[in-house]
Amino acid sequence: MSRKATAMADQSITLRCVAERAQVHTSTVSRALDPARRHLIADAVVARVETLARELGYRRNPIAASLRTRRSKLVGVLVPDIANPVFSPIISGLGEALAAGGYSTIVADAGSDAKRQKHLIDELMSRRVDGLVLATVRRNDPALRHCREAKVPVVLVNRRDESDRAPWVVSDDRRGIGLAVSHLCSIGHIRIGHIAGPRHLSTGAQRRAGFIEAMRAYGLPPVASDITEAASYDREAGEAAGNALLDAAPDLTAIVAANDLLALGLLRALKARNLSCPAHVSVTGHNDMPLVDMVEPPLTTVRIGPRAMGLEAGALLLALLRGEPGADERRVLLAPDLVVRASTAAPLRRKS
Amino acid sequence: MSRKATAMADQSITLRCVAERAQVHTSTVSRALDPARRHLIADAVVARVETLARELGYRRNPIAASLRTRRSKLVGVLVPDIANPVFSPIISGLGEALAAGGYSTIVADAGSDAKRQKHLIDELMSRRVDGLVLATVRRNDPALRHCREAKVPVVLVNRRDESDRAPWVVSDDRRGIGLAVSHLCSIGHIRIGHIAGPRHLSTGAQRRAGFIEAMRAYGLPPVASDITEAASYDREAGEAAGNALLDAAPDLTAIVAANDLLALGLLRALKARNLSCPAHVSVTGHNDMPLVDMVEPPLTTVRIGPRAMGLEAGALLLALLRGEPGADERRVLLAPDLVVRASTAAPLRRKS
DNA sequence: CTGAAAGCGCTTACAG
DNA sequence: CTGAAAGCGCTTACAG
Repeated sequence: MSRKATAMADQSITLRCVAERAQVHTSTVSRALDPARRHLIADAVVARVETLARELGYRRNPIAASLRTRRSKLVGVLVPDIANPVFSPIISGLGEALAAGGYSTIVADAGSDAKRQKHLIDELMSRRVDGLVLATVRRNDPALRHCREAKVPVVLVNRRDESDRAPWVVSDDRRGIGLAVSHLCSIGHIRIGHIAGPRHLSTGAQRRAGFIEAMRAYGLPPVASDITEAASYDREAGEAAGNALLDAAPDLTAIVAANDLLALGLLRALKARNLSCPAHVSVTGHNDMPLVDMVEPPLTTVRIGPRAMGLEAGALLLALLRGEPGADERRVLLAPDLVVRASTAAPLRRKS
Repeated sequence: MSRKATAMADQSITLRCVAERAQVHTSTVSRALDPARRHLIADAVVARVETLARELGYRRNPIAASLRTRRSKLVGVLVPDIANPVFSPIISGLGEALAAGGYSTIVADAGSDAKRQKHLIDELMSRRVDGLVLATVRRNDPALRHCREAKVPVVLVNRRDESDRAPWVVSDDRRGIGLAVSHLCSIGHIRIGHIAGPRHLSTGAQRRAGFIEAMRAYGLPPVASDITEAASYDREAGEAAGNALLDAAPDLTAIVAANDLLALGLLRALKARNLSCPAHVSVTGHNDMPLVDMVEPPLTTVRIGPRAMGLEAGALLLALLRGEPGADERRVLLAPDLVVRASTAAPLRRKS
């Protein structure tokens, strides 16, 4: 009998069914089944209710609970491009961390259009998400004000905004680029350029700043023509920016790209000019995305921990949702590593 | 006044607020705001209600609606590995198609452990998802029976199960591998091997069958030692299987891998043996995942349309959810393309 | 320690 | 064409 009931795991078993069988009031069942309120109920009753609930295959209906408690146990996640391999491990880490707190995540692929982003945030809000994780923010993003006004807890991941209105978890972008510059200097480069990411994104701005900072520290302050900004983080933009940079500063022996896709585009630009990497120009990327160890030449790059970033951001949002004091002031900077591969080498000796 | 209200877009505006302002009953507002039931209401009333709703920034509470209608407008998606770039565009397509029907998706990263998969399916069911998309199924998967018993509409994507218990959308795996074999034969190969995917997955089994079928059609029936099965779809397994295959059949001039990651592992095995690709051994992959055009040598591979696959699967689930007749019998086979790059070339002339 | 009651915000037969 | 009422399945003050 009870076997059969268990096997069915019927969705239509309600609290009331359990209460009737247990000969107690539904409110008692509700308490007995809630770890946080279980202590209010006599042990014997808790035991009886639990057994019965298991036998009947009871599963509480989170929708009904949500309506009553006004909490959905749902978190919305906005990413600029779900197909970009950098975001998958972030999403995965986020999901894992939040699941530990009983939250499910709804991921929305937002693209880079501000209107669409706002629309999706509104959608998620009307779904009554309890919190939001944004991997989409620009340095000055109105969406953030929108969230704050609606009093929805938000954490930013990978990118942060300038006004620092919300907690974030990002990789230390300045330091990452600093590692690349140090490496290049240490093997003898003194003419190093930079393909910057879009300046409206914190990653673009921070990495550019990190580049300038590190170069200065080595006594090699870059001039304007040593830096070209890519229009977006993709190979095509990297190729275009690479061409522009190679034209503007033909004597560079090394180029630090703001991310791997830009570096890959640059590699293509070099090939088209019959310049070899690393013999003529050393190249570094950022992110260590999948497969950049197998391109030709294998890419020297800054490794970030996107999964750890997601886990950390999820934990931070959990703290925020629990109302932990100070959570709203937390800012997490993750330390990146440099992975040296074959796209960097000592510069060729000058002929003169 | 109304400006201000609009700007606030307050979450706590309920149907009742609108009804009171409009001087009608809540049920009337409910009808007026539902496109499907709007025709029951006088045009003037509809107009008044709509205006008021907009002014007040009313957004219906889907949780309350769900409780009443017993439909959550949520779809669960199970993928084996969210970080695998093949699945991102599938997820993206799925999300887009389902959003068009008013559904949000909850994506769960399930791994390949059957217990965890069942657990996650139960989780999603207790969230009362209206339907499920599985990208995880093995050829004989008990999870599927579980879903059917619970009467949750399911569609399979990318992989299908053997018993054909649920609608699916997959790439034509046999045909895809057939394209690779044809290409290799057309450029002169007659000793072709296969690194198969795991046989408990339809992709592994179908591609293997496609390989055997195509080889037979060319009068080159493979022997057992021409095929090695990889333990899983990753580079390490590809390298191991590649080594085994090269040992077992050293005279192969071309190898068809069941997916790109396996092909990449094989490339590594070749390099370790100082065999060059394509000079000594031509290699083909499957999926055309991002960046395989930039590895060395750029990979000839079978291109599938993972985004289209997701869109199609989403549309199919929508049809199922709408109860469209015949939807449950639909099976969609998408035609793949071959992308020829530099990892395949005519075989070297035999010395003898 | 337990119960009775109210109510979260909708939708939908049922009347009229 | 519109209203009044019931109810989806929970949780939580309020009593006792």
